[in-house]
Amino acid sequence: MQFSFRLPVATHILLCIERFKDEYKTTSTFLASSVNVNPVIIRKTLGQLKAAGLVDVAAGVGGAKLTKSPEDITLWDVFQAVEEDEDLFHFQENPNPKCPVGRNIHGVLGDRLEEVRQHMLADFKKVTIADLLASIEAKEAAE
Amino acid sequence: MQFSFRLPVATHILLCIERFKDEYKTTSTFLASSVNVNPVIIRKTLGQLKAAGLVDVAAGVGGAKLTKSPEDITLWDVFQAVEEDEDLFHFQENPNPKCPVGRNIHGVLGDRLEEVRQHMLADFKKVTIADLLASIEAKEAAE
DNA sequence: AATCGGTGTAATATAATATGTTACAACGAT
DNA sequence: ATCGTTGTAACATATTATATTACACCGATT
Repeated sequence: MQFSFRLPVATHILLCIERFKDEYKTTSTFLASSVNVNPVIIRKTLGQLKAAGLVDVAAGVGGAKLTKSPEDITLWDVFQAVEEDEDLFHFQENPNPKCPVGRNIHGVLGDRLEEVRQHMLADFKKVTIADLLASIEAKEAAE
Repeated sequence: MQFSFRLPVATHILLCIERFKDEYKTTSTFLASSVNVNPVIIRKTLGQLKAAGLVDVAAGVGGAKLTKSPEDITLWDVFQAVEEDEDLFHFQENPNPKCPVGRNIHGVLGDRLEEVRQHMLADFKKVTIADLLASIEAKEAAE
């Protein structure tokens, strides 16, 4: 069981926009060729990033730009942009209310799992697009 | 995007086995009626818990028992028993190797996400079946 | 040794979700 | 007007999770 690849794809997009901002027009087709997915997937993801205020997309002429500096965009921003803000785990919706475990598990276990989720979100806040780009450029330099 | 409800279901099963060990024979049908899923789902999950060494299931006569005390079973044990030990997120398998972002993102972002996952697993280790049962019994007492 | 409730597991069905693809209207610069 | 591009709908496909039926096998009990 895994999360979809929307977070990795969205992160990839942001990294490419920043990395290539002075060299190329970062259109959905350009980005699609780096990520290796269909351009429509890029456009949908870009739409989510735009709705979250992380990028501007130029209608007509094409191309996307970050609206903030890469130090100010974290994986938390990206995750919130592309994933639903919901529980980490599904719960069985109708456990037996006549059973003390059945009628209380959602409250009891749900609380613990929500804490885990909040820790995960806090971890996401620690990683910025600038961090990732620096790591990538370090690898590039080492090639 | 969410995890399946295997962790909640497996946890529910363990809690019921412990909570009702002196009152009922905890068969798959009994457990199924508390969780409200098909008994076959219970048997499959019980099989995973058995393979992980958390429960004994009596073939023939029926019923399940914990192999350890509830203080010594954590959500980490349960999670490992019922979920694959894999990355938290999918990565696009074939990003463009000619793009510096494409050929390095898996390494760079994957490392960060693996740290997040390890934190999540560490959080799971902090919660025991005994903790959860105590919370449930506290709620029962307050009813 | 026959019965009975139960487990383990295969086979199949159904539903939900993610992703891929085609198509096309609308946009804005030239 | 044209051109490359975006936004989005519609549909196809793949994967995964869950539900359900069926049945061989098990082990205690009689």
